[in-house]
Amino acid sequence: MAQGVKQRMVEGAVVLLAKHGLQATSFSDVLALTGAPRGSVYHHFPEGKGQLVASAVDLAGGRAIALLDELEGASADEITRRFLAMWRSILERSNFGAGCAVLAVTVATDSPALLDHAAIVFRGWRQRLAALLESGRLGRADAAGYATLLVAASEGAVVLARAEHSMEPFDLVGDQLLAHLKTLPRTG
Amino acid sequence: MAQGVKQRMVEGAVVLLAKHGLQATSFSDVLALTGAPRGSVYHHFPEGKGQLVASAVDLAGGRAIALLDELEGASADEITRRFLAMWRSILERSNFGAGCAVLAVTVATDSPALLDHAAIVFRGWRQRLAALLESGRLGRADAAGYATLLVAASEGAVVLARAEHSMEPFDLVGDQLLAHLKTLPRTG
DNA sequence: GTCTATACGAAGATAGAC
DNA sequence: GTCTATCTTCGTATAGAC
Repeated sequence: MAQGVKQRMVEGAVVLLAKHGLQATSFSDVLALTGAPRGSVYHHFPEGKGQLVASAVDLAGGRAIALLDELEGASADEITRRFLAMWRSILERSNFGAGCAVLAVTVATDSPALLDHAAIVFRGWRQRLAALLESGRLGRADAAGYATLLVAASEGAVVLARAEHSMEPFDLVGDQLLAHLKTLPRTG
Repeated sequence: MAQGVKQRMVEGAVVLLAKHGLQATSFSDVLALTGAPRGSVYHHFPEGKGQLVASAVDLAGGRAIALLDELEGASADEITRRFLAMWRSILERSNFGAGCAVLAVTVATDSPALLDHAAIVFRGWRQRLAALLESGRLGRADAAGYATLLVAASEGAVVLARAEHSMEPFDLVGDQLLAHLKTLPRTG
């Protein structure tokens, strides 16, 4: 199945980007991980590595959005907990070896095209979270601000946890976010 | 001056790591930036690139600590603003082209030794900030939690700003941090 | 669609002259 | 301490057979 090979390669790229970063994710690594045939590389990605990475960024972004789509109607507290749980799961399953593929690309690329894909993903997360939080009875400005804090703090907390090989900084950040959220006024 | 060349190379490595990431920072780049002689590389860094990068991480960590040392006796609000201003300055002076060298290394290395240097830096920032915040009349637990949130949210905000080529996410995060800080009880 | 073989460049690292 | 030259490895990318 042609589509299957391409899809598996993009999924593998997400994993490797999250673990090892942009430059350390080579075609050879992706092929070794996915078992895809070497001949498929420039068949499926004629524009080369940039195209593969762009697809991986988009996929990683879409997966988080899919998770958020399940949170329609949830409370702001529940939304925060579920978003944090997503990152926690990545840290735990990889024993602190993996983080956010989109962040890894952002800090290691000079390509405006790739930066653009990353920007669209981050803005998408912030906007989707803000919309959910508004439904969760936060005011519009608070929802936008807190959504951005949630994304930024989560990303940073994942990095701290990876460096320190410990959940401690991540948990401290989660506690602070939930405490802050409690102080924001509710609408309705 | 022998010490001068080595120092310049480490300083150059900090800049390049913050801009382009770990793998995209080569000896050639460092030499081109600093004008250091090629023959100095393995004279000053006999263990190779890992040693240069470790020194750069340590230097970047120490610089932030030096900045924090100037904040003895400041209010928690002032400490927050100054820490944020440090990151803002990096974003502005580089036109969103640079971020945190320590973060860049953390998400792109597999070396336990380098991860260790990064962990020591992050823990140092968190602890120094927590101590300052305690002097700034936050309770011990709040100081530790808020210090970690400040580091994590700043790091994440810098990444979002770089991706989106905009200060908007960074400023939203800063506003939320200051708003949260206002709600934390004061001691004394 | 998939394969092998290979061109091409860049990077880290070493050797040995000065 | 610094230099040039070179070795080796590995990455992206291409060419052309099957």
